[in-house]
Amino acid sequence: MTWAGQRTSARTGRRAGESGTREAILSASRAQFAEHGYDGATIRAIARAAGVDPALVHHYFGDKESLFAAAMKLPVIPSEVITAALTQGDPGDSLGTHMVRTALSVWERADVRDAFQTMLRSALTSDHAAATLRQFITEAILRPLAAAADGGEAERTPFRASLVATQMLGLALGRYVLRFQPVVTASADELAAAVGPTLDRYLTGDIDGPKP
Amino acid sequence: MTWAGQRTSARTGRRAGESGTREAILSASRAQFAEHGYDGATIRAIARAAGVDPALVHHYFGDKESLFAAAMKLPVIPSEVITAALTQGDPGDSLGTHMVRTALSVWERADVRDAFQTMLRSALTSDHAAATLRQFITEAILRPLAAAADGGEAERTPFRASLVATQMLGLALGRYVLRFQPVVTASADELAAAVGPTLDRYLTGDIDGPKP
DNA sequence: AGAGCAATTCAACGAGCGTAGAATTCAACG
DNA sequence: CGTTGAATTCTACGCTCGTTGAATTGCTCT
Repeated sequence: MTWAGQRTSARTGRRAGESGTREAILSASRAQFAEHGYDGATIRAIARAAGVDPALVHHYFGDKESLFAAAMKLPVIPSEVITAALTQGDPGDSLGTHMVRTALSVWERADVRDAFQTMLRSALTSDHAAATLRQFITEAILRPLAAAADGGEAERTPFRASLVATQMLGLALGRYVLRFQPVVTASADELAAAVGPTLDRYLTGDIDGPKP
Repeated sequence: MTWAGQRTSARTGRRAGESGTREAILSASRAQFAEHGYDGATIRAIARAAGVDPALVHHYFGDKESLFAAAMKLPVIPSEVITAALTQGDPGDSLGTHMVRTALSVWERADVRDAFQTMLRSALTSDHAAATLRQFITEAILRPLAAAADGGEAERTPFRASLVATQMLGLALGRYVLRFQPVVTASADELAAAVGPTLDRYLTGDIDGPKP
């Protein structure tokens, strides 16, 4: 009885070869967090997607919050990317047009899109995640943006930068999350031509109406 | 034993007078759905906020989905409001400026803001709610908008209308959900002056870039 | 006064969740 | 070959959730 046929059902215990399980869990958690938000994503579903026992998730990363932090660690595009996108403009493109083009190409990267959707979805459900996203927008986007928006009066630059943020957020929301037409199928060139001048005006144009 | 002192602890059973419990549950559910989205809001929390047993929620409305439908029934602002807002423009205001002003004043209404946040929060978490919101945007917003956007070529009007939608969504998202400064504290006049011309250009202006 | 119905709560079910600890298998190193 | 430690699964606890059925109380009508 004690020895009997283990050959077929040897399930528990260590596997042969390099398994890369840790990265599988990380990748699965990114997808799940992006799809369902922090609360909606379950450790059990993540483990199921990674083909792994839920307890293993616990073994590698501590609790759910630590896993979330680990999953968001890489894809957090640092502000240097944004700053670089602002500084090196292609000739013929205005600053706003170039920003739209750069943002669209960055958003097409799967990991970035996942991270973005995760942040948005989580932010709209939990207050903690909302604060995180707000801080990220403020520090990583609004600040370098404000540096580029020198419309003369320095005290209006936060307002100018936040206007840009609203347009970019709405664009990302419509194209990647809500997915309504024809924003989804429009080409990057179309969107850049349409939205770019808006950003230009927000950054350096007249935003005070007809009567000064 | 059987009769003993009920006087102090008479808790179960019908209450005296008109209780208005049904509406209390509805109101509480609207607030909870707005705050936490469909999945995040729990029937138990709704009942707790209404000062009521969870089973009573079930007694009035069937299951959770029916309660959600009932809660969203009233606050769905019909498209006639949007159409009216588009037709009657104050003199001196452009169409886009007037749209921003109207939208902001409508969004200030508590029930509308709750419904809007509920839709957004739920849409970003569950696919079903996302489809609902997408349809609502398409039918109730993009369609009357497309009627107002006659920029000459009729085939571009969907694109024009959806550009308007991205800007308005982003504005609402920043001001009411993510709440980042200074969009939150800006006055309606400031926002109308800043964003209105964007909508004007999206609706009737040149959106094809410098090289035709 | 009594019957019937509406409002309300209590107690409990089954499921899914996050988490914890023990048990098992394999690789690596002595 | 024996020991040690990492990888993996199993089992289980306690919690919250949506939902259900029975019990209790009060209003209303005859």
